[in-house]
Amino acid sequence: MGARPKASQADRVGGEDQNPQHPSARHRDTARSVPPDQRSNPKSQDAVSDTNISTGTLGKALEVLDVIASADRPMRFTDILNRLDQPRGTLHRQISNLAAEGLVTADENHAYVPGLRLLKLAARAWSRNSLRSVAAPHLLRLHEATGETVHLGVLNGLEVVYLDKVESRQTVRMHSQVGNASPLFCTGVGKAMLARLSLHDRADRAERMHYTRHTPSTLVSAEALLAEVDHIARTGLAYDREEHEPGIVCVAASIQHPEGEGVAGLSVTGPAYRMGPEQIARFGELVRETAKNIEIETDARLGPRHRE
Amino acid sequence: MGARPKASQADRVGGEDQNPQHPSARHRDTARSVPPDQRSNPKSQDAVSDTNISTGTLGKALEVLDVIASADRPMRFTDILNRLDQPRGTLHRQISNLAAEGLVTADENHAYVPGLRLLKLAARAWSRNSLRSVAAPHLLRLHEATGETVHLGVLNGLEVVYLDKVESRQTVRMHSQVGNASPLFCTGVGKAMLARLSLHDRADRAERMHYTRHTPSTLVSAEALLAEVDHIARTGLAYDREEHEPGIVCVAASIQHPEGEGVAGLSVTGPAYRMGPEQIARFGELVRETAKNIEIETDARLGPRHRE
DNA sequence: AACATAATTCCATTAAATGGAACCGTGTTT
DNA sequence: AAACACGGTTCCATTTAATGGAATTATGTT
Repeated sequence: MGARPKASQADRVGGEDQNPQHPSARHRDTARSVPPDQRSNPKSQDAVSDTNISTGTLGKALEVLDVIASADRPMRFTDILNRLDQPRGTLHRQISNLAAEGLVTADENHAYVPGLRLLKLAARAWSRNSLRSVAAPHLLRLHEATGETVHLGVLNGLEVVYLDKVESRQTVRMHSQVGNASPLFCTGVGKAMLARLSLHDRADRAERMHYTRHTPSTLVSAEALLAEVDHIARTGLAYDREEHEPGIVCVAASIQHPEGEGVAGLSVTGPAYRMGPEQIARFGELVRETAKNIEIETDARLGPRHRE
Repeated sequence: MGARPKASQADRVGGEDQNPQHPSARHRDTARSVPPDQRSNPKSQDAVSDTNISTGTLGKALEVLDVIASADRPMRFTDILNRLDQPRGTLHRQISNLAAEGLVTADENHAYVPGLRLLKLAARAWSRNSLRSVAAPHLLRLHEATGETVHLGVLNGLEVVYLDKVESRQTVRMHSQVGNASPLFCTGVGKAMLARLSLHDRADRAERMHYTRHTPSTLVSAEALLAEVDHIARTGLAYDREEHEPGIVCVAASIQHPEGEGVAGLSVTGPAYRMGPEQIARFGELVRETAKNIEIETDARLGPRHRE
């Protein structure tokens, strides 16, 4: 690769170094052996910042894709080049491959946008998501009972990724939420999910967040967040009191996936003027109840391999 | 990659083939079965300057991802192995990489499902799609004028991929259409889009389709399809008369992207009992009008790089 | 407990990605 | 209009990382 060793890409296993033990020690230390570089538990990794890890060529391709996808306008070749600091030839081939696979599309002339194949793949991911399909009728019922918007989200690193949404009126931004990610610290679902984690895990994540103030009431420190989450853990209900968007409030509860595979949550969201304290209290009970029901049903559907 | 001359450009545009006779196929010459999924490559007007059809490692990873995504249940390691006929070690690493990148997730134990990252990427692709964002208010107006479901789709190979949908009632399958793909020959949008292509291109695609009968009225031959498309090209309106789903009819019109970047279409769909001949005629005019307006607006927004 | 099957790891081999430099083509400047 | 500059594309020797067969370990079944 070349005369110019770039620290970023040089070593295979960047972050976590390879197993300190000798490779020949493969006998029976399996007790603690979560494979060194392939973490099967989602907690250790996250996110959005620099994602260069040891997934080789695939990881590099996705880095390029991320740049294209997370930009807010079509990117030209040189834009991407500047963003990634990579040799021209290499980047060109990577982009060509992404385009050939339909993951990106060349707009007009030489401007790249995320491609259709992503939509096709995501449609499958969405329709086959077991939590989502189990939850769907529950969400619908909850929406009918409350008349407000209902969200379903899952924990992903330091964010909540929304899996589904039920709202009354089709606005112009229709399914704008599905697949979108929001910070944990300023959303009801996010805080509810945090409350399901171990103390250590909560603190760990709280520490790694970037607290940007969205409204006057946003919690902007790990301490404030952890205190509130602690309270949520006891009551089972989380609130967003215009912490993410002015005028918008919500009540949320968490859902524990079976197998400890993940934590999810759901919420009822609406404008503050329609959701006063008494309304929130009422909705809160419904949310809690719905969450419980979804939990029970997923347990019944996915769980029963253990108790036979 | 290939130490091979790119001599044979003979292969057609379909974009497939991508199988440059792997040199490593001396041991097992398993003709790598390209899945029938015609991959991407929208434009592909005949003799494309056969630029690079081998996407190398990325392509192989996506092959694995496709298997996982297009299955209708979580796949275990061996399932994928049987489907792809690949060495264990290789497949294992590929899956591990996909999992490490979040493109697939290990369900329960060793069962893989498409991952959250796909949703996140697709959300960006969707929200930033220029046609979709331009069309959105038009679709909403059309829905309000007709009271029926409105679809927006784009041409992708032999399929229509739905970009958006506006419907009155939130059913349980809410955004089920977005990102989904349907055949061209049995959908209104599909036939409308075909009518925008050159005669040669129409015939080429019609020839490559697999005509599966969905209902008694499905067109099941290239001849029948081409005849109807020819008629559509003159009238500007396409119909689906219960050809895809019994009891469901639709009227559709096509939209030409600027720059010849692609062809799209939109439709009004509803149950046959609500959409009789006179209703369809009325809706048809609205659809045609809406398509025209979207076309004009995309032209205005995306086109004017030329006149400055 | 013994067996069968699935999943994972190892490592020499080799294909494939890399990246520097040369090459085109289009839009800008003088 | 000619010369230029810049963004994009192609080439090819070098080096990396993907490969795949076999051995090893985990998991589930009789």
